[in-house]
Amino acid sequence: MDRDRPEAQRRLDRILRGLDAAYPGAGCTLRHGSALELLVATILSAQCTDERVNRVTEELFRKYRRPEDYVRVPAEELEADIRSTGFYRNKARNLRGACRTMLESFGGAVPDTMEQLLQLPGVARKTANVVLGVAFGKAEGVVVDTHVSRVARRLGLSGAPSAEGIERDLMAALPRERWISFSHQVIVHGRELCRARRPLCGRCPLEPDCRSEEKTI
DNA sequence: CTCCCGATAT
DNA sequence: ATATCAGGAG
Repeated sequence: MDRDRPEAQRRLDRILRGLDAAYPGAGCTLRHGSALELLVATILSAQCTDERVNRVTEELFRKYRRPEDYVRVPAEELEADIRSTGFYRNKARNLRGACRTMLESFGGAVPDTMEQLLQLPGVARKTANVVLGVAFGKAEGVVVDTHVSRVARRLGLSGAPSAEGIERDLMAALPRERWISFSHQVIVHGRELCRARRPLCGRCPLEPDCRSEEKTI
């Protein structure tokens, strides 16, 4: 029983090699030109495709350039500007609250530490990990979204029920320098092949190392 | 645990 | 009709 530890380690190594081979250079697909834009896009991306977020932010970022712009307009106006991303009341309130906190506590800048990012309303570990990893090049954790949760479970990399538990398992299993790239690769993989509904296991390069009970042809 | 919520695919 | 989409707060 501690003879299958090396086997699990080799299985993980093959998964990481497979991800590198299949998704070299996978990165953030949320369009952004600054840390503020990335933070906004990531908050908007909750239960919404990144494709739609990018469509909305194309106009949004022309109108809202600084934290002041989100606070200045009436709440209803920002809600209308992001409506098609869903959850638009919560998202508008969070965007305005996050911008207000940045103005009041962080000099109007997007903070670059986990502790400060978590003080922003609408920001928990998933969003903070995206901003830290992509905008600031800091790997404080593993981004665990709906895709990473599903793929990690199917691959047998974590059986934890919560995103926090999955993140702990992945942080323990993966070398730190892989934390960021792993998330981006798995998100693309989950979107294109290891889909929620009808996974394309027949085309999956990781299939030999997958422990999923819900495989399809 | 529930609620928030529009858009799209099946 | 129903499931799902780069979640987070109460």
